Amino acid sequence: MAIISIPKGTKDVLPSESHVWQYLENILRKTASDFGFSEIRFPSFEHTELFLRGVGETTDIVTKEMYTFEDRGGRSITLRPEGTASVVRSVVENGLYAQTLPLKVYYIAPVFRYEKPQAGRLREHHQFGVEYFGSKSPAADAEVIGLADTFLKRLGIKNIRVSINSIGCPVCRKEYHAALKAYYSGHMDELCPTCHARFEKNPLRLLDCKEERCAGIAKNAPETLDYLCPECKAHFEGLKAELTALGVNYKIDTRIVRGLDYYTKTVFEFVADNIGAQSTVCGGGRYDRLVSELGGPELPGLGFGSGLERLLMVMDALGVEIPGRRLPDVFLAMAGGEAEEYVSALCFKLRASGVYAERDTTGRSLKAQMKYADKLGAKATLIIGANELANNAAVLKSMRGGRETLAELSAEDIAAKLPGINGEEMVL
RNA sequence: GUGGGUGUAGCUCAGCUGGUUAGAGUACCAGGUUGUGGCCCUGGGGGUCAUCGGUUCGAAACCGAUCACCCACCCCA
Repeated sequence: MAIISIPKGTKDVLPSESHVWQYLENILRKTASDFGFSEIRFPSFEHTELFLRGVGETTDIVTKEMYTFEDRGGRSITLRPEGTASVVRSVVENGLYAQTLPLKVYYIAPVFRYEKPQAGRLREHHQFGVEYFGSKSPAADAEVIGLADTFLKRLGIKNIRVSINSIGCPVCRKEYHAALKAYYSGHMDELCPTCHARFEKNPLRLLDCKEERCAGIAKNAPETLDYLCPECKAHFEGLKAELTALGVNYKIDTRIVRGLDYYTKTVFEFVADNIGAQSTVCGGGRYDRLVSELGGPELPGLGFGSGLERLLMVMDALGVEIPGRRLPDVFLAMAGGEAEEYVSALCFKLRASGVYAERDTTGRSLKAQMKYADKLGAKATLIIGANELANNAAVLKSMRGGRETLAELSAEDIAAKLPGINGEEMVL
């Protein structure tokens, strides 16, 4: 029979590597919790309409990357391509805006986009995201950026700095767009083909082109920051002051534009320099109109998304040390068939009491059991045969230094003697 | 969607300009005496040489198509 392989752009997390994910997720959860964010969970699919309205009908995500299908009841369903729309939907639907504000939530969830895979880009990837609702203050922006800065440092990702920008509110953005178009219309014949498309579709993206000629033109293009209305300007100044107060190192990058329609005012990105072309490791911003656009009240919000796969790539490239997986505290080897059931029972008791005990169930010889114990990384072994059963005692042997001690054949005595023989505190 | 690269054991890869039973390292299993791991030694299992078609007396090697993976563009996390 031919094997059935994994769908394009998806990945298994194998048993030998899942502890790395757990390590990462624990740090993310702890950091979110330290900053006062509670977890929110929501379904993997939503009504397609949510993303059309939430993410924006003209965005790449909506126009060519969604996993959309009709369910058996004739409803148009979409696998979530990002988390924010779902969170906002839940906030509106459950009336969370009526509770004590601000509302601070986080999630760790898979998201789905029909992409062509490459380094750092998958069809299913996992995002850690936070959303902060109910504050217009730049102090909230700084809190969110500060949280991102903190979890990156805790993961051992130093030397990464947030880039911030403001794309203004609908009022000042309209003016800026006009200025941008006016500037670029004078350079149309010098632009690359994709930029011609951008000029019509999404002029902000013109600033982002990597073509040498386009980049040169972008250099002298008008900057969003010069077109901000007084309110947006004050917000941006406030954010800079807050970040400075927190000691968060930032730089201003006027070419940051995000691909989702809902952003207003603050946008930011943390970009890695060692994982290839897809290098944004965390990106987000403020979305003051999204809640009302999804049928809720006027409720300001902001947040970010961060790709776990990319975080792991950066950590790997940096050689960040990650604690290994748990190793057996003791391996119970048996000599001769008499001990079979006794070993089963003892192993079970040890496990039930919180000791990681292991044994062989495949009929290995004693020697092979010892090799197996070594392969598993067991910290100690106990060999049980007819003699041991008769004496109700067995030798407990360290697999590290080879030290030996006599232990009574009881889960209590073995558990009590393991820390000594292992030369370290047991992890229970 | 566009472009480039690669496809030989579970994993990492050798296989020179086409030549007969396709290799190494590693991993796995078993032995190196009778109840003991790590090192070393010996042996063993495991491959439709991505798939299909073509050239040839002969193809893992050459040609074509397809598929998969990787990388880049686009866009994003």
